[in-house]
Amino acid sequence: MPTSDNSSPPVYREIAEELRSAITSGSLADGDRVPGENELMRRYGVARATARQALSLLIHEGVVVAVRGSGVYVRAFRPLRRHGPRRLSRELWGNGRAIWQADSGQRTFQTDTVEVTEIDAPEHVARALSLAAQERVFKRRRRHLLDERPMQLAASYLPVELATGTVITEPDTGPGGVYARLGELGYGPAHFTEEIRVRMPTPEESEQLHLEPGTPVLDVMRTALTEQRRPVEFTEMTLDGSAYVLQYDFDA
Amino acid sequence: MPTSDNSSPPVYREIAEELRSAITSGSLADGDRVPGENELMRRYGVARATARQALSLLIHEGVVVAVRGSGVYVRAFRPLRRHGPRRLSRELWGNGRAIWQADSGQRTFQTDTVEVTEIDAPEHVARALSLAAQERVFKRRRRHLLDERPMQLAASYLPVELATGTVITEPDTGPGGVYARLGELGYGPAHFTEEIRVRMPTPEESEQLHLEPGTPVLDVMRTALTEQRRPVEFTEMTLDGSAYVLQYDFDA
DNA sequence: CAGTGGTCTAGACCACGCA
DNA sequence: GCGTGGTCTAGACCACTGA
Repeated sequence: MPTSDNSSPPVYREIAEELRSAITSGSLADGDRVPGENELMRRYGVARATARQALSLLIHEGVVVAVRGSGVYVRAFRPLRRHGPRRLSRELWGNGRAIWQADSGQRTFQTDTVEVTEIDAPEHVARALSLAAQERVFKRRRRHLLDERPMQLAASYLPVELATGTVITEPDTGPGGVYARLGELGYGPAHFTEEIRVRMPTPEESEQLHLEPGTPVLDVMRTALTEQRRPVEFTEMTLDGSAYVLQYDFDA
Repeated sequence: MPTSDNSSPPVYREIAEELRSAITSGSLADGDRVPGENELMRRYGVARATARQALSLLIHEGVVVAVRGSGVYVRAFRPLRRHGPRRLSRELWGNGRAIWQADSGQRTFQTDTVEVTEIDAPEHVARALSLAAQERVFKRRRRHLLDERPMQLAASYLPVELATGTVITEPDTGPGGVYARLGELGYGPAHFTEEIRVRMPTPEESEQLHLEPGTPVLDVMRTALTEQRRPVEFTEMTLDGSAYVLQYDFDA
């Protein structure tokens, strides 16, 4: 019985390993078809569940995608580049020093489901904006699409006393967006702090971002501060991890 | 037969959903035991494979961990904070504005498996350092531990002509590390650029970082440049995604 | 309509933990 | 030594793709 004798990996891991190295070695390229369940059953003489387990491993590692009724395919990574401090990055940019090649060319950006509400500040938002717990804030929620594909969910929060009665409470905030409007009100952001963490998505996020299994998301939390370091806006973004490379440039 | 009638989710997803909401609602707290396979079989009247599939989903989402011979438990998230431009961040720091609380207090950092070799520059390294392909570079490989726990794999690359004959080629580079030594040689880093992406780990990385299933990793690629914007060092780091929060501060 | 992946059942043996 | 999760088999029906 080939369960697993002493200290040798289980069968499904060995099958996965062979497929994985075929992919990393390049003998299977991006988009290529990978041997499916039936093929693996034949080739290795295993039950269907075992073949599926091997494929499941690769799917959860994000190296392949399964398409119902069609087959299993090698997955590509073609990210969009997101700059932190953009102004600084351009000068560094021309030298061809990028590690991951980002998609370029003309692409269409869209934003859908803009929604503005006034709510009690959640605890972490109150902390970020230096507000008392439960103080009222405006919340602006939206989803960003690139070439029709959703890649980012975002929600911004602003203290009510800054936003009330301004265009900030409207879905469309006009040229330059919220930051430009804050500037006109004398609260122009001068400093930013961003916190990044990684995790696997919730099922809701998977659905809204059309994520393949095995795709992590990035949480980016940005606080915008005035020259006097008063926090005026807080944004939490959830990014499709397979769609982004984040770039930050700074000085010693 | 409850396979899945029109447009209702499969059984294992519904089981997972119930467990997930018990966790997010707080009725199951960090470290609490989650109903295991046998319990789910009884409670929902499903086969073992179906109960396992539900748990597998949660495991791959990173919300629970399975411990062989013991049970399934709610997973905690206690990150370490990693600052990009540290100097700037300190002033922002005291205000209690952090979104995720980072572990503080005395913790022990260690580095093991330091390994220095001279190799042909891989393609992406050559690009980062503005070298011709295959030029020789020194590679410094290491693993960083926090409280005995591995959390980061790192490899740095330096052009041979900068490092040859210096302490940079030794395992221990002395106080201030490689950057201090580069400074003494007249190549002190003044600018940095970091590129970040997310992905699921390879099995080797899972093993070296002791990663639970459902834990993504962060790839951080940093290039250090002199005042004249000459690239002098390139570092690629792979971080345990469950162990880190990255922080970047910058000005408008 | 043949082939693919998705869900589900019923059963087996194993390695490990913990009391 | 019982209960836990880990691996594996054999077989069923389903939903979907694509020629």
